[in-house]
Amino acid sequence: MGYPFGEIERKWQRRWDAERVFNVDVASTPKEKKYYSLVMFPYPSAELHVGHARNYVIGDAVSRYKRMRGFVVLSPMGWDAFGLPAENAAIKHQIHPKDWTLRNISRIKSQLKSWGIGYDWDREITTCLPDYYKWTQWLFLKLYEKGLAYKKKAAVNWCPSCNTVLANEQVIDGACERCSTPVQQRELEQWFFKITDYAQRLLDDLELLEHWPARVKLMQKNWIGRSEGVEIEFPLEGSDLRITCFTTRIDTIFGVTYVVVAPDYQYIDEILAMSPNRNAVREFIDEVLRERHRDRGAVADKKGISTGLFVINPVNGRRVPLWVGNYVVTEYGTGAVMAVPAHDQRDWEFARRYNLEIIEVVHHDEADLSQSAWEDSGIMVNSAQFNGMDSETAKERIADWIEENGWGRRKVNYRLRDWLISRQRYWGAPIPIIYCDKCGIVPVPEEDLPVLLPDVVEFRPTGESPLRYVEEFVNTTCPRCGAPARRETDTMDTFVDSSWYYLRYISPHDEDKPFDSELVDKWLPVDQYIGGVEHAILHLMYSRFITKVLYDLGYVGFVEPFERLFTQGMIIKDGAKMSKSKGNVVSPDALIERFGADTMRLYILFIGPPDKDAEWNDRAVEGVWRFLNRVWNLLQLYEDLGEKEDPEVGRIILKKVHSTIKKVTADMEGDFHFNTAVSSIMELVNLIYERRDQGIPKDVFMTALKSLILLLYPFVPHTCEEMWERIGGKGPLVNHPWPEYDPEYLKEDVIEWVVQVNGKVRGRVKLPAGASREEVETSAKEEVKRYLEGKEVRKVIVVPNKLVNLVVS
RNA sequence: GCGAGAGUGGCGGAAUUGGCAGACGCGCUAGACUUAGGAUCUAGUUCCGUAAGGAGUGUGGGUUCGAGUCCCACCUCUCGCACCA
Repeated sequence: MGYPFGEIERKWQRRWDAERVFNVDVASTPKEKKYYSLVMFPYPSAELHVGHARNYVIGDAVSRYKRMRGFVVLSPMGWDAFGLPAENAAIKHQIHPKDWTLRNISRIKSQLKSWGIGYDWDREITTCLPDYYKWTQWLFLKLYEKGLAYKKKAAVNWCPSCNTVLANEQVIDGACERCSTPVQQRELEQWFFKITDYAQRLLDDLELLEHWPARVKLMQKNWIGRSEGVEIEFPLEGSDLRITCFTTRIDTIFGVTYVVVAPDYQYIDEILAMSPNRNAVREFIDEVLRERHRDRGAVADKKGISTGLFVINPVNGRRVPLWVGNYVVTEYGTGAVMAVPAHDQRDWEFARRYNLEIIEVVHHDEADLSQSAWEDSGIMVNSAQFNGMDSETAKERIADWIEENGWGRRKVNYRLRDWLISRQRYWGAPIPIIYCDKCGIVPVPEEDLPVLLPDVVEFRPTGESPLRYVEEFVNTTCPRCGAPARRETDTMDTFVDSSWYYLRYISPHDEDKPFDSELVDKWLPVDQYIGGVEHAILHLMYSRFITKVLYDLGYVGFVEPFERLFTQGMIIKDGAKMSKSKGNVVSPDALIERFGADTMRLYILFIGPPDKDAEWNDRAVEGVWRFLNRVWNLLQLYEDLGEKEDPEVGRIILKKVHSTIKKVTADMEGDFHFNTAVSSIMELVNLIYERRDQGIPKDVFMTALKSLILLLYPFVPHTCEEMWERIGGKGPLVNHPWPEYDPEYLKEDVIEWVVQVNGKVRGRVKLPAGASREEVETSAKEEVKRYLEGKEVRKVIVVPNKLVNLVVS
């Protein structure tokens, strides 16, 4: 039943393909006409569900709309094809990751085509193929040359049961996501990208991103975590060692009553060696480290132990005890904290527990140090020459004074860590590095790229890269001295692959270079990037970083890759995110079978504000299906129009047509309010049905129908193409201009005024447009006179062409 | 704990940014057409009330002729970060 969507959709998908409607000649496009519309490319695991579909449907609606606005729209698609799931599937199903991945790609590609998403498939890229990862390796070499890729020992998550390294995302509450064994930390030599060198620019340039959601920018800002403070050195009594502490509250320096270091502090061994109660301290440290592994980040009670040693506060020579505490972390600052219990809640709690002194140095009348620390500003006390000063001023003066005396220095700290890109895994781009006994670390020369990922490999999870066991891969010769050498066997994090793919789309088949700088400068930044908010931090931060590096190296002429960012919400089913394991996945293919791709597309756009999560409702899909049938049946309705033509009805319809064009255009240009755009189109269709027997003039009906088809086109392209053709138009409609509204039709000649008495609606009056204030007042009073009896009208408020409010007493 | 966002019918959600609360859709009710209806069409559908009318946008206060919208306090939920010194 219903309109013949199956035939129609196949027909037009073939036409679009055959006529190469979505293929773009990037070289000949003038810069001012280009529009780069990009959706985050998928990781090809199994099939796409309707939650994924939302991304592509929104992207397609935007692309088609921009086309109709006269832009040359580049909308490419590719595959983020390296990564763990392929490897896990390989281990589980005895299938090569490459075969598994390529099979999924072909499946997903046919899904996307069946939904009528228009891509320039000539530009398809696949990150796991050598013609792509060759250039990911090139990127690594460029970072290495620039000193932005380096190697150091770092802790990794290790599952002793699976015998493998885990990514942070695979660690759930301190345990392995697969077998729930508590995760351990292991020290391994790892490659890093020095993203911290770019911390300040990544922070500053957030200001350039006017068209990014504020939320995403804020998440990035917090992730970068800049804080300004002072580093100050506390000499350890009886030693040359100085304990350096970072603080943002140097104004409280006179209130320091102890110094506390992390259990894995860099000089912990030296401290232990000197400590009179070293056995107890060592025991404490072991215990805390064990707990940390077990609870991984869980907030425990603050506890600590005194080392029995003392450090000297340089500003007043005061001797304060040195403690080890579980609430200090090595990863931030220096791993040592100057504790001021009076003005830091954590130190306060710790001091109370261990009876350490609490000295007030910033006074405020509301402070009650017997209850909690006072962390706000105030007036300096107990602080020598700074007494009486406002603490904010004192912060600067004390910092100056400390710098003058050489006790410390101002310092900016970031929370952002360097990007660990090594993976002890098979299914990734090999890191193009060779180790030579004589020459040390030698980068693979550019002309030797790609370093091919060997095909036949044992995927034994050992915690070491499987590549380590492939002798023909490992054994090579040093490119510098020709002596026998070994290859790096780690592969790169897949986020490296996806940090530059948007550049590759511009010249995807170039064998000589990763991308064409001239064309890339014409086509980028991406005009509209669309994807899930789950990438708000990592992918988007890495892409911004890589773009800035390439800018510094002179390869691109812009510092930010994505001009506008839109993050769409998730689609929820039965209150939960769709996933195979929960069994709540809605397959688009089954829907298409019953209702066609256009119904699925329209429902996804109608489901709610696209940036918000939305609950899937099978029944509501049927509502959209009914609507599309009503639209389709307008063709027949037109044929069945009688002879009667009422110009007044025509006027009403035309007014609605133009107000609908205005509304839909505003929704498309604004924050993509597809849901309200669709409902306004529904209103237009409803109006035509309501008035169908009242003498809609034929020409008006046809005008309405044409506008309707054009407005719906970005959402339901197949149906619209077919209807357009059936009323004698010529497709494909992407090339047809978007309709414009004529304000002339929106003018009212009769205005309905709302009449309020004391703010409550009591009636309404219709008056010709341009009625004078007196006329409006008089009619309004007449309309609601029964509410005015015995009362005095004290004030009359008139909102032009809208409302009259009579204030009575 | 900190930061951000959100609370509107039975449900998803609208509301030109201070001016008719509940558009549009789902669901529901009644009816029409039908051998049939989980198809289609028509009418209705915030709540209380037979009605006139009254109440109503998480709670309490405030500003205003007028508040879903602005201000203050609080409650709940979602997301992000989390002993960041």
